[in-house]
Amino acid sequence: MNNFKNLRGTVDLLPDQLIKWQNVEKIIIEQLFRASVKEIRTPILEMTELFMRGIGEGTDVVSKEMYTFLDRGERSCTLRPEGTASVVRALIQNGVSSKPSQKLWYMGPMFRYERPQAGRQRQFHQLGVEFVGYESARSDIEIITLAWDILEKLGIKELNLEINTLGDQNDRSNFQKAFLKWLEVNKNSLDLDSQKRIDKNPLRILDTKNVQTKKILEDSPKLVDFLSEKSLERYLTIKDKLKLLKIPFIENFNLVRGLDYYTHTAFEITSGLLGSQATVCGGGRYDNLISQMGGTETPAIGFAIGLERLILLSGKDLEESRETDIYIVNKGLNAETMAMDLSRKLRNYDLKTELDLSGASFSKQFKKANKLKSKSIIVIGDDEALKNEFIIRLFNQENFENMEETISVDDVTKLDNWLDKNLLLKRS
RNA sequence: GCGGGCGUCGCCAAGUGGUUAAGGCAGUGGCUUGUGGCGCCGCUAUUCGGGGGUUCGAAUCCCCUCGCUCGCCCCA
Repeated sequence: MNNFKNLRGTVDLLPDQLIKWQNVEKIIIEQLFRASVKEIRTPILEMTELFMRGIGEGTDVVSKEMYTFLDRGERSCTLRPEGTASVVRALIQNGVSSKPSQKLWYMGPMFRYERPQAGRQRQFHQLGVEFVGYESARSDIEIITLAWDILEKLGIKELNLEINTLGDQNDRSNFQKAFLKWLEVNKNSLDLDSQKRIDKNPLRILDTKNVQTKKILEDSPKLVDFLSEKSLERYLTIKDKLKLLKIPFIENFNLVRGLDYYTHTAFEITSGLLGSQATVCGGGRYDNLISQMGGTETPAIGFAIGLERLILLSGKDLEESRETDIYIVNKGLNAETMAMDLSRKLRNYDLKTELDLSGASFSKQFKKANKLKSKSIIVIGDDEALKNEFIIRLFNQENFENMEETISVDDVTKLDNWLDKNLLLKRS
């Protein structure tokens, strides 16, 4: 077998699977539209520097997971590992300060070079939403509820919302000092991975999965205790409002998330049904990112939903495709021309039609129509073509002796009536 | 990058040293050239992910390699 194969960690989505994808995407996009969130599309490819600066060089994503290569002009390019940096770049480039606040969404492929496993691929898809220019605690709540409602609209159950606050830069550096002191003292009790992180990214030690380290961390300084009054108040408001809106959440002081740009609110939505990669949605506030990247000081908050994981969680009801309404059986030279003509006309209706192109025997074409569970068929042979008419027949599975009718090609009214009576009306 | 499990047809599989590699689904041709569910009869892997070795004999045993998969790390 030396046939070509797809690259590791990439997948082909075949027609049957795409039915579910399309249904899920449709529900999401409609929901975003109703919330007046507008779409933005940015290139999949960006200069490497954008992600190094935006996401942070110390992060795992940047230090070991990027698809980076030199183009023919020797420029270092990277396939985007996430969407926020690109959106921010696009906004700065197009003059964010001159525009009012905006609510944006994007959807598309992202790339991270990791070992694939359940719910993780090298090319995967994200839906992202970014509220740019919004500073109030209410925008945090709005973002969280938006994510929550999308998941609910898709009928996904058994979700856990976890929230935390990382404070502002000042809060965080105060905490970090205290935390580092504590880490020095307790260094030897930590697991090896965590020890390595002390220099590289101490905050991340907080969300270790190592059971022992977790236990020891219970006695470590807590970030909440280092929050300024303003930061704390903001955090309390968010918790209160979530309660009022009846969105269940758990506080997780160890939730720090892997990207450097977060401030204040950080949140994650997980599902126990996903295996070890449990996060469906992750997000948070990034008030400093835009200015860090050269824009004017602009607060912002956003989240990203992993579409593959979303698809795994979505119900079977979204997998069903619409049935064929009319299958057009045709054979013979004149008949074939007439069938093509008729099939084009039928596309002016809200119908799903299929024109048989096989030229096979009538018997075969009927079998095909039956296999497709077509609701009705049109039959055109040379006999009909000669008289400029066609036979249309209901074709459901239970009733075998279906009524059929002969209609002249020019008799639009009669066709309309038949479709109304037998197909169009039935659906509503 | 590191562990565990697994690779027999498009899919699901039986076979665990004896040479014609079961079976089912799907596909396809026919019974039935203009008429559909069911049924019946054909066809569909010179080969068991690939390479090497052991043996009279290998899908079956050994070595290497590739791939898939689950987990660690981290994330969506």
